[in-house]
Amino acid sequence: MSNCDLCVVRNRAICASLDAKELEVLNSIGRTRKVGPGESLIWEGEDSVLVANVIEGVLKLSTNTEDGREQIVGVVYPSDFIGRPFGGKSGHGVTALTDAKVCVFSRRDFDAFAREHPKLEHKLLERTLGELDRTRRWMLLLGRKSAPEKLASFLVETVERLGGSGCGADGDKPGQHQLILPFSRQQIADVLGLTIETVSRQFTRLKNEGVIDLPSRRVVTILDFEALVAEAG
Amino acid sequence: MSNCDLCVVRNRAICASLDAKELEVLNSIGRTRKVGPGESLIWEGEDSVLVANVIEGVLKLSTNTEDGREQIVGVVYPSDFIGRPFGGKSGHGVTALTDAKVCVFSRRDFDAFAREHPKLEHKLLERTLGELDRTRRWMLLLGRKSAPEKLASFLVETVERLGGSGCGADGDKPGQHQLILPFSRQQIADVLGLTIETVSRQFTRLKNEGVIDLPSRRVVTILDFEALVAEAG
DNA sequence: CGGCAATTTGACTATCCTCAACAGGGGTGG
DNA sequence: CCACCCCTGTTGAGGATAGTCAAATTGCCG
Repeated sequence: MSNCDLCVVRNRAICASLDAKELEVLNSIGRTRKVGPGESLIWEGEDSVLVANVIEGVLKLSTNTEDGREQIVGVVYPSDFIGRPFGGKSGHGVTALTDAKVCVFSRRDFDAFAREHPKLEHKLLERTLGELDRTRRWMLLLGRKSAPEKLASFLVETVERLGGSGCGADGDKPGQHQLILPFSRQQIADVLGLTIETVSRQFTRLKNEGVIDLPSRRVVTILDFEALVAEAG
Repeated sequence: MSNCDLCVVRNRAICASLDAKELEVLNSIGRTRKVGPGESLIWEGEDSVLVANVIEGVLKLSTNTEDGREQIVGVVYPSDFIGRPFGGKSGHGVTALTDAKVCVFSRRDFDAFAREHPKLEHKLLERTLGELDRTRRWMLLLGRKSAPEKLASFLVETVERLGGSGCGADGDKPGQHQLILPFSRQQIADVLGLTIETVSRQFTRLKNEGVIDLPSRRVVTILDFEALVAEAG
């Protein structure tokens, strides 16, 4: 009966803390939902009404200034958790970058369930602590790194996060990776706190230096991973 | 017997989730410790060996690039929690900005205690979620705001965080606040991702515009809070 | 009152942004 | 199937913001 048995993130998401019986209850209050690129699940400033687990795809978390500048403050991949449990407004929007499948819960229901299942809350705590670590590392990039360092860091991190999750990583030669970016140039700029032009120029520079190749818009072949790591600062 | 009864943050820190008996156990595995300005409690990259509650004072969380650039990734105030429970290395150093008093625990002991006390873990989860929200808001500042917006935002947030906690807030006239900054100019620069010179120039500009006054190095009198909010973007 | 560190100020520079034009490529409709 | 078009990305020129380096000043502490 439970879809969860077939769920590909069953053992990596916070659900991994639950036994079969508990999982059935959780399953009964959630439902899966598909979202297409550009479609939002949660809007910035809205009351937090739903939370979710990512099953497939990549989504961005983003905030905007009043005059429309955007900053992407997080990127979530399969098995990641999204939303703001336990009250409050969501400080950022959540929007799909690719076709995505998520397992959504009403925040109210999820909160109640979580409070009765300490193991679930524990998993969520570990995940949140990890996300906070990652976010703080990102602050160093935003505040202190140059444009070349920013793009190099971005590519290194994207290889690491996409690498294990089957979104298009493959190494025939050591230090070589094929990346299919779930980001447009504008979105990369919004992650790095740069403009689209600066991102583009850094891409072509890396290509001219033989560090990467750009077979098409969304594809990056990394020819010299070590050089990227070195340049990431 | 328990020091906790006298603790000024007893009802605001994560300890608020515990009853008298539980608190006594927690108290038995922790001890208070004083740290002076510039003194570190935790170093970046180190294995996480201790966690703590802040009782008094202000501390910074900071990361550095290999070549010595620094970014402050968090500032903690009384009742805040510091350290990285549940394994891992601490991704940032923790250093006192003022004289501070903290209630420290060995991470190992704390982890074990927390796992047995879901209400404590719940409080910690809420606190961590809040900190993540705050951190993400800070990313918008680092990635997308100009120097004038950055300093204005910094002053607004510092008023709000110091305001309630008795560290030197007072309003005789509406919109007027007296701030005693726990930061040097360099530290403000490290929070905002700017240089010390730029921070200084923005301070004098605000002073010349009559938005603030600078009676001495560490003191800022805010004359027109609304103007700051408007400039914060 | 003197010494020292923190901060401010000034002059100059570099990086990144802005604005504008151009190119490429993927999809659609003829 | 091909031509066209539109969107995304690239390239270029010029400018603004913030950084760098250096010197002057201010407080602060003994």
